[in-house]
Amino acid sequence: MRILSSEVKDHIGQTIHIEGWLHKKRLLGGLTFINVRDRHGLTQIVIQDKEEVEKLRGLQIGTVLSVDGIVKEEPRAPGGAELHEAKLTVMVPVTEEPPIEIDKPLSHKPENLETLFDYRALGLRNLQEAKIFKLRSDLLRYIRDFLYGQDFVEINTPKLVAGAAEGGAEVFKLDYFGKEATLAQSPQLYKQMMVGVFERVFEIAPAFRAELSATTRHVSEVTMLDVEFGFIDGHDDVLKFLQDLVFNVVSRAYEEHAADLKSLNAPELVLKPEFPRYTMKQIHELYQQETGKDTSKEIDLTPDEEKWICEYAKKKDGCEAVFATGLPASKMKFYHMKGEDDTARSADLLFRGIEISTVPQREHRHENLVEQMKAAGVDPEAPGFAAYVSAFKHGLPAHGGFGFGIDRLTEKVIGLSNVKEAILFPRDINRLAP
RNA sequence: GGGCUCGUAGUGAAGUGGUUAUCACGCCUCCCUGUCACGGAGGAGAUCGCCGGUUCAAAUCCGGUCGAGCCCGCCA
Repeated sequence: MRILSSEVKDHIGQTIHIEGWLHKKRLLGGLTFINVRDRHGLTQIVIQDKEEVEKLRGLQIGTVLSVDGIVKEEPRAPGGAELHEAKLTVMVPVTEEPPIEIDKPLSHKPENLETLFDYRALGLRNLQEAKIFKLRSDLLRYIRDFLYGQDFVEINTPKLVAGAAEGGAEVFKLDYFGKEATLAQSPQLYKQMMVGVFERVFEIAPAFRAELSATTRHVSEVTMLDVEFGFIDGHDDVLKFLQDLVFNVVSRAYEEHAADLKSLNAPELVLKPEFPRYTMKQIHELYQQETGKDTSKEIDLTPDEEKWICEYAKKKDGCEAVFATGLPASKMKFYHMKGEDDTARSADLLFRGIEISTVPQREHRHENLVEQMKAAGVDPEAPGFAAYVSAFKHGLPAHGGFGFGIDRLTEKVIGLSNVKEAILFPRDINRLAP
């Protein structure tokens, strides 16, 4: 029976069988150490028999091995135990040397990211690199735990959609049996329709953005968490819900991944259960006071303001997540609800200098919605919208929700400097493979 | 789309006009019984992104081209 690296120490004195990849050889003459990697980590094996060592001659890191040996308690060994009197069996020999190293730190400097992504399949065998994606996996699990705990239903909506989009980002167009289709930039319309069925829904899925952006925070395929729920008592309910979700998920990540986050040089977490709120106008004014730069004519926050307000809230409020409220009505989509004073009932959630979510209340009143659609130049009767509008015609309660960037969340929780580092196989304006 | 910057062994870097292009990691050979980013000795590996120009001489200067990065805009 195969024993995993994490279980070796539970079998002291027993002969066990392990399987994995040759991760490292250290030949010290009469004594050889090898590390075998499996899904839980490394097992150290001590070999004294020259014939066993010879089996590895000419074989490179990545060779798939099975090893039978006796577990010895050994304080000098990592994890306190190692395998002795090992018999090696080569299951998949590898003679090609790896193009990048898997037991040394890999460069994450911006100019070297291309190498990192080109050799992703091998680079992630580096235990340090893999930690990023184990953490990402757990972030998704924590999010699901939280939402299932709040009685949500997980849904899947189409990513191939009719030409008409809900506005905002540029879309990818493609041929669909002779008709034009687009890749979904968001499940917005579908999740709202499902509020009329399940009240509370969420989806974790890719969204496609054809923006010609080349920055450290943009990619053309993003993984979005989309949440939507009904019977809310005002916009504040939605903000509080997102606040609870983020506080719960990020705090849990820092508890359960403390050692990994430290080894990845993640910053200390400065978070409170109540996130500070600032209006866009306040942020523009505070920023001008501090930097002298007048941004009051900007519709949105500038990238520098996003960084600045997070630093400001971290110092002043002891919280590095902050809501920017009072988004101008000119930035409003037709499905958002109007607020007071030329604003939308919408807010941005900023975390560690970047926008990770937009959190609006929706316009759920059928007549108001149709009016707003017409004002935005969207035909409520068009094939892409008729089903959507009918859900409202037949009764949708007050509701709200948010789109939430999983890639940016992972990036910022770890403190990476480029969103692509948090994506297995990133897609941007220059990259379509691997 | 606009601006700026960068392309040198498999990987990461040094080299700003002058003999054989330097270093680290990795790889190969040998030595080494407690390594864990092991150590030591030796070796192989580069038409310096590509094309053209200036010059007695170009990795180095100039022009073009291809590729990449960062910022802005757009966007989430």
